Amino acid sequence: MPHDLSPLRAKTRLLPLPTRTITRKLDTHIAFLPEDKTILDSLEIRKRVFPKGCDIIHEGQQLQNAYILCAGWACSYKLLRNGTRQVINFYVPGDLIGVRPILLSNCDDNLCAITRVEVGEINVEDLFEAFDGNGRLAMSILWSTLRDEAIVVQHLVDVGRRRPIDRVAHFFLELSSRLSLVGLGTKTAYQCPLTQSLIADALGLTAVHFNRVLRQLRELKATTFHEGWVELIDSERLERLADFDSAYLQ
Amino acid sequence: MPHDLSPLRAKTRLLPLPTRTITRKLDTHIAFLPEDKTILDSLEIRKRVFPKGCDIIHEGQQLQNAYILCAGWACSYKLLRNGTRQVINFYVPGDLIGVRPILLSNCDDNLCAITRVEVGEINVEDLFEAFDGNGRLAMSILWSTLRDEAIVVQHLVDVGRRRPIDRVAHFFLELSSRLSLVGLGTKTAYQCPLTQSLIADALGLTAVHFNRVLRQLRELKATTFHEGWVELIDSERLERLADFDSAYLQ
DNA sequence: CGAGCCCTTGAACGCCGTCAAACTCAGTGG
DNA sequence: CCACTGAGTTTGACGGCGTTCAAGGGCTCG
Repeated sequence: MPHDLSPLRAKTRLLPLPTRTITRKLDTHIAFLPEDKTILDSLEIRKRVFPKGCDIIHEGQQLQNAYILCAGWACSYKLLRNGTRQVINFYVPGDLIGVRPILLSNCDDNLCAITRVEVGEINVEDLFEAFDGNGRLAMSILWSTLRDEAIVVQHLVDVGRRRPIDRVAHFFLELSSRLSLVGLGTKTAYQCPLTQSLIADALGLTAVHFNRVLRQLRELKATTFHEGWVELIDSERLERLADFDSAYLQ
Repeated sequence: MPHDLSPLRAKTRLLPLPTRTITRKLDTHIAFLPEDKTILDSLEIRKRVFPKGCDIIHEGQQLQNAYILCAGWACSYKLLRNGTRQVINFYVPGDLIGVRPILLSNCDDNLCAITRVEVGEINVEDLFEAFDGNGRLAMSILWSTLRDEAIVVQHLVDVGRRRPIDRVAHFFLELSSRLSLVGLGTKTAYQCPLTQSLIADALGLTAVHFNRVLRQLRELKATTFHEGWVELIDSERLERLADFDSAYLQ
């Protein structure tokens, strides 16, 4: 099946290159041919902005768009009837989000903009049409979702079998790696707009206890988290605590 | 790209229909055309048997095969340097396993046969070649991995934000649903060859405490787990405890 | 200036992990 | 046939860690 590259489509407003994050994201681990990139670059992607605190995807909503996160932070979470919340994952620029809710119609995830967020909105039918005749493209999306799954698996290991202090160490190291991969932050510090309560809900702790663990890490001179900045002071110690290996993030 | 249906390939030993579980699995949620099924049915699948306790995939091993589980139970897990183990997921007949370790080369999952296990071994290049010109097939695998991810996400919610008794209730209900979907077990009882220690390692509990929770559930006349059988006595109570909705399993 | 959110710290309770012991049962070998 | 072993289950005692409850401070907004 040939891909629709007709003038009509080509005329639709395409985003300028800096926001063509999707091609960069998917090109990471599958060896794309020039034609693959051409197909991706021809996808219509509309820029959208969500204000801080706004739900991008709301529980149970039927969806026909995926999003590529261009700027800002987001997170996916579930609300439980017992009044608690579990954060599934945080998303940083370059992440592809909303694929699961599209294919899994009964998915009760919420997706929330933590800061002001800029996304590229991708119509799902366009995306899947692009896959149809191109195995490498399909594989790249498969790869991307498997990587997301690997991250969730690590969170499960964190929450299930690591001491709180180790969890927190692991969490900050993971964020550091993910941000480095997209050129945000250095080896020793990065910006992090999350609240302690949000992180606690990701790590299966109470906000109070997370705060106490932070103090421990500060007193160990291992890491600090203050006013939206994370500083990794003693990375070696952190990695020992967390048993951290960034391989699963590539 | 035409699919290789040459006599040479057709002559290779194909499994008889009852073990052609792969077609049934992938046909579940994508509307397959007859030609899709033809392609799948023409895939060479070699039957393999693993004895109880045997590792199907070992940490860090480089893989070129995926497996469709035809009989028996398996589980994926991670070992931590602190000496603990986190079970990621259990697999029952009909489940497709090993896709993540194939694409994610640095995946340190282990996959273990809990009982004697019969699998169909699928060469990954054959599988991906089949995808290449057929979007529905590619999508079906994507769907399958997204469903797996949804299950892991539920486990994360379990471990992160549910009380132990609620976790256990949720766990038994999930297994019940998954087994029912493949015709194993009834609404009120099913066979379950897992040890208490294995389940505890999936739920982020100690074996001792899991055992105590089992007693609670027995005394509540909600469920029993004894000699390899799970009995759901008071499903309504269990569902209330667990806040269970089987939608994520389809 | 008050409201509300976030962070921080203290006090106290109780859940759940640790340690330990006893029991069942299957498998093995004398 | 029985002794021995090891894995799995069950139960008790105990203590510590993390939750809950509560109060106070800093900050941003309206």
